Amino acid sequence: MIAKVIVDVPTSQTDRLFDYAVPKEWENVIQPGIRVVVPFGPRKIQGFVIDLEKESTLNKIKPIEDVLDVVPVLTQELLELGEWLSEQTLSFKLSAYQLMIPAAMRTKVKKEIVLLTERQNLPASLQNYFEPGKKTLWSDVILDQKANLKLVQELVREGLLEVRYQVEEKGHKKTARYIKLADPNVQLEEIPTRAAKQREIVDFLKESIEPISVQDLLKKLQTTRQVITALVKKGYIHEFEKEVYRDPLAGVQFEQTTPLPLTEQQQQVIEPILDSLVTKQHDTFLLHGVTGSGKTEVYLQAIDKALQLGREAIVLVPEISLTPQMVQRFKGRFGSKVAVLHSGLSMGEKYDEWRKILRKEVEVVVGARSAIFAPFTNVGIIIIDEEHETSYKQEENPKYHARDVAIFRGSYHQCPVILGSATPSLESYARAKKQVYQLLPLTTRVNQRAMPAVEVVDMREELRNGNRSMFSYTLLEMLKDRIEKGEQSVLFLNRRGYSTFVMCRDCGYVATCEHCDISLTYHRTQHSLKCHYCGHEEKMPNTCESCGSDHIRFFGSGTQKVEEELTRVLPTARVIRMDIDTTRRKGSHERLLSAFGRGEADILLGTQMIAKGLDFPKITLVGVLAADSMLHIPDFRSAERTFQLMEQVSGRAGRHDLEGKVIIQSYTPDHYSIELVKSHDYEHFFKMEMSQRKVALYPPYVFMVLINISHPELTKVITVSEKIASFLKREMQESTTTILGPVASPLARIKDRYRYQCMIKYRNEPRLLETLREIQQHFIRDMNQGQLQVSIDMHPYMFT
DNA sequence: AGCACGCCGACT
DNA sequence: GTCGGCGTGCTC
Repeated sequence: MIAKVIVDVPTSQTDRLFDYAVPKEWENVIQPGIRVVVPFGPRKIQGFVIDLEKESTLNKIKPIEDVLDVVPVLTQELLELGEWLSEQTLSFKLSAYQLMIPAAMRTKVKKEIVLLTERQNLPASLQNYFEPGKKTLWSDVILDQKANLKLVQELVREGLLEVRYQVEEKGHKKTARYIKLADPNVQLEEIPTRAAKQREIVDFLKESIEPISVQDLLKKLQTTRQVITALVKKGYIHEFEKEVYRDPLAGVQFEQTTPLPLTEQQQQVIEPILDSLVTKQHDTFLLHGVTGSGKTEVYLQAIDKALQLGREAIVLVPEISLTPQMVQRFKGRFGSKVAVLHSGLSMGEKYDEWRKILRKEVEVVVGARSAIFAPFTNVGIIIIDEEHETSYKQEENPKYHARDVAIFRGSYHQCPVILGSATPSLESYARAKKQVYQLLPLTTRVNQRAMPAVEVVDMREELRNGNRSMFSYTLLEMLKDRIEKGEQSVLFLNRRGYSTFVMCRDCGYVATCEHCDISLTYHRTQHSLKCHYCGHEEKMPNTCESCGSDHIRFFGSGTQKVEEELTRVLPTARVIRMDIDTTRRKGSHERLLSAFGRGEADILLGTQMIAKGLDFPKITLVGVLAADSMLHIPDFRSAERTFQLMEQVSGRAGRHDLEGKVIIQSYTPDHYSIELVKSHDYEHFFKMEMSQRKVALYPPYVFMVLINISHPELTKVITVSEKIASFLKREMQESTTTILGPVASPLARIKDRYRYQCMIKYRNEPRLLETLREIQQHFIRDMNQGQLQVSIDMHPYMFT
């Protein structure tokens, strides 16, 4: 029996199956999806068993050395999915499989030197590195003193030393000491009356069914370790190690909720979903529901049905909206059947949540993008909430989109996939219109409240009227009004595309990074200038580097600056600021939000992170300070993003009894992406935007591929880019496919590397993946030893 | 990725 | 003559 193995070496040369002999004793143990340790060249590494076969075509086959899992960590489905994913994203199979297991299970290989003789037999210079009973790390010996390498090599040859490779997982299972009665029928009378505490413990253990950890017992019975030790010594109880889960939500109480009665509309949209659940049909639904229309309740009841049918559910939520409020709703309905996976958890916590899924201890997983790979085997429903969110696309290799993976899995399990959004992506909505997805509209809010009134303020007009501050008269008046009434306001500053750069007022010189073609950002806390791309940091200059003038000013407005301005114009206002700076510490996000929820501030000022999930009854005003900052980013989706964001932010106001109002400040108030927020008219926006996309030939009218080429030398980048572009032009169908470029990337240099890009727009190109593989293959050499990077992004979202 | 093999320059 | 630089190619 031989095993086909993908080894843990992420290079294109090793991106294929390797054959290993399965030792006789392990023939029933080793199955596809299990991780093993295999010899690879002179070392040992981890590998995934993909397949088993009777025999190999090769004659020199090494045996599998060790087995890392008892149960396969990748199901047959996930093995197939990984194969498909690596094909679709042009990445290594290994990288696809590594996506599917928690980081804690990835292994590192330790290289150690073992002493096979007495220390005295070694040359004096090496003796100090070896201590009896201790392991010696290769790196300790060699990195210390370069000359050691030769010495060690010789000693290995002579048989005095040996080099060993130790494959270790990064994470560990957490264990705790547990105790149980040695004999469950033990008589209490056997224990002397004077040993009151011992009796108490035995009595307690007799009553309890589950074993209890030593820690918990000590706390519960208010006693000490000695008592237990005594009982163990006498043989009444046994002590043992038991694996425990790290519970990120320990101590949090979840209020049990029951299904709410559905509105007529909700009833209408849930029926087709339940239908395809029951008949085991793979349908993709686009649930288009305005904010507050009760999408989540539809999800919950659909999941409930799936669980009743004995099947599992995967729910994806964008990282930033994976707030305690959201988790609460799922935990509240399904209790301990839910596993939660997001980046806020420690590596160990993620590991534990993941193993709950593998062991079938949960039936629902709620998580960010990578939760789509949850190792369930009987998936009944997959839900992607806020499906338009760009965070569902991974920007690193493998550059996959969770939506595509969801549909793969939905088709595998013949189950429904629900994409939910108030502002669907153009791609999804277009597919729904073409009946590829089934459109399910929810047009009214559950509580029958109207959507908040939106007023767009023309900031050019304000300027003409002599208002040079960042707050319009209207917004300022409204803010004052809310403070007087004791109601709350949210101020939203979209900083993407904007930053606080530094410019000389005399000569116009802008401080830029010396390694990247981008302006430096001023950081007030350290009074320094930082580059957002490479992390380069320099002191804030006092005079202009170019002309020596001391008229240096900060431009752009960060939240800090808005906050200062706010306290100047509204001195009585209590403001909570939420941005990367104030939420860096773990848990501070929740702390600030709950403080605001308790009414400890009048105004919540923040960036993107407050656009989602915020739901407090006293918020009656939402202000957007610079609506068009996103609109001018050179990206064909900028209008779509602007509309989505404005709608999202508007949804924060007046969700409960009090009526809400939204003020949007803009320098381009007539642009349809801003104008149409007033009427909350998605359909209209869709039509407008689609006609733009049609003219300029952008998705959903075409598919796109972005090829990014970078190298420290500009000439090299240009020659490679041109080669790629002309190759593509030769290979692709001229009539329906367009090759754009090569052109310099919007960010033409990052970390001293010049960047060029080529773009492919196509409708139907059967040979596309094959051709792209050829390009990858062709430049392998330059990529391995040279500094060349060629990255290919199918269906890109980021064009920098 | 690592590591060995192998072919050219500067040294005890 | 050798030591060691890193280009090339292989790992079941």
